[in-house]
Amino acid sequence: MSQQRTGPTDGPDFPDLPEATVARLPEYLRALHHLAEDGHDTVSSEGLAAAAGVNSAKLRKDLSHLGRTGTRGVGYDVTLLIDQIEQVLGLTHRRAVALVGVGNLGHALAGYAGFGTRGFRIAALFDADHGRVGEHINGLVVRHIDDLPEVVEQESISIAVIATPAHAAQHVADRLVEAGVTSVLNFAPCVLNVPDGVDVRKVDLAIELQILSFHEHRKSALTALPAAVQKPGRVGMANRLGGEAVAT
Amino acid sequence: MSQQRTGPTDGPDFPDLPEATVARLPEYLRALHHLAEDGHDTVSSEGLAAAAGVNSAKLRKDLSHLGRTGTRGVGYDVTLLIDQIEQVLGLTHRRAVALVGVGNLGHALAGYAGFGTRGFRIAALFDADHGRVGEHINGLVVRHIDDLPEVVEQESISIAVIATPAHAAQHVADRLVEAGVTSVLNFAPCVLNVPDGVDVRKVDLAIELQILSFHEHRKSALTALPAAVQKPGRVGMANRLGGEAVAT
DNA sequence: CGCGATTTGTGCACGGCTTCACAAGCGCCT
DNA sequence: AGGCGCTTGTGAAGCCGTGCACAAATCGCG
Repeated sequence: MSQQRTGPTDGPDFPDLPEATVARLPEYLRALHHLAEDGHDTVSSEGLAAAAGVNSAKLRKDLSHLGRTGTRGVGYDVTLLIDQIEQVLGLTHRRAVALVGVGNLGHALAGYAGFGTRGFRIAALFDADHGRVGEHINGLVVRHIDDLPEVVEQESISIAVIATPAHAAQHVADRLVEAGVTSVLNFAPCVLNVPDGVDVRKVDLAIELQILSFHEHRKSALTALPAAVQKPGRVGMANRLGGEAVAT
Repeated sequence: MSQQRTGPTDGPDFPDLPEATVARLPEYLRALHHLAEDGHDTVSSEGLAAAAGVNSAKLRKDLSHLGRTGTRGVGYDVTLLIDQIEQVLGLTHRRAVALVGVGNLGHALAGYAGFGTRGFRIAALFDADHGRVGEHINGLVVRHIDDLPEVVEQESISIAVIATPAHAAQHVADRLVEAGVTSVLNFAPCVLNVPDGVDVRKVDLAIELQILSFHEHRKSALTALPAAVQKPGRVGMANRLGGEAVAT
């Protein structure tokens, strides 16, 4: 419960956004950075929606939750919108992240440049295996998990990534919570039980593949079934009125 | 009872599972395997729901889409349910997966044991860098991406994982589709354009962290001050959790 | 200075998903 | 054998998210 410093300028003023909107804002942010690099200073909702892979009306509704952001007849100011989204997402400062589990996947995550360029800083690496403690990875030294409380306090870490085997993940999560971490990104294939107030997001590679497998299964079943299903379409349910053919 | 059912009987087999259900079935499957290892032969919806981290009513409705699966008063037969879910997900045979991009993350994925134990087999590794072609990883040799069509055909690959840098991902996706791949799991932080009939799922580590960052930001704002919202009410829409009772 | 082209912001309707609550079914115990 | 407790399966209601369609707003230009 260490009270973080509350900056004077970055006040706690933002509406409560729909969860679906929050999940899409990072995608908009990435697309906006890309547009900014290409020299665009403004972008229309249509253009940004295409770059982010969503419907333009959805994008406008999402952005409308942030307050007045666009200019009618013109579009959105790219840099201004970047600032607004980053502020809403709490990316005004580089957040420190702890990574627990320096195995196969943990190694890769520790070396992943995408963290550093998108608002995060891997501040510490942990492992339970004393044989790995002391190893240097990407300029960081692996510490033992017993040092969690000390390092979390010292580095003001509130987010942690779990990349341990499944059987260790719950134990690690308990110790993380105990040390003061309040957000966890879990790569272990298991359900984590955490107290209220702690957020957990899960990434399970096998689950993603199994979902794809279902669709593969369905697709192959369709080609075996009735006549005239050779058309590859019929996946989206977006267009009910406009029978618009896909341009190729 | 003669209640209204879903009138139009356009259900050949079970092609129409709700997408949300499909996304949860793998989690149930994993929990069931865990229960089976622990010696359980039956499980109640309450128990399985707890193991999978969902609501029990939701779980029952999900499973009801698979047909008669449980026994009232008893619960679900674990092994039977495993078989049914695996069949629906198309996991009756081990699906061959291609992995493109043997960099930092690709290396880790190639060595991830979770694929092998949960219905998949990494059948081929690819990279565009000739310096990496020929390298042996986990018993597989890295091949050049030009060999895609040949290997995809030979190994009957329909699912591919993209673990390349973002700037190469679209090109790789195009070549995968061209070679006959119809499902893609994309780890590159970019939007992929693919024709109809091809499924894409995306995993972006930075986006997951940014979503957590938002909630961290919100939490710290809540603990910062319980009263005295200094900004004038520029709230656009309904603020149903009435924080407006601030009288000073 | 006003008009038209353009684009945002949003009201509205629709469909999907979630949750509650309960009847129907099943096995066990007396 | 029959009732009783337990659990599934599911109607029904509410909520959330999506996408259409259009009014409001802004800029550029004649």
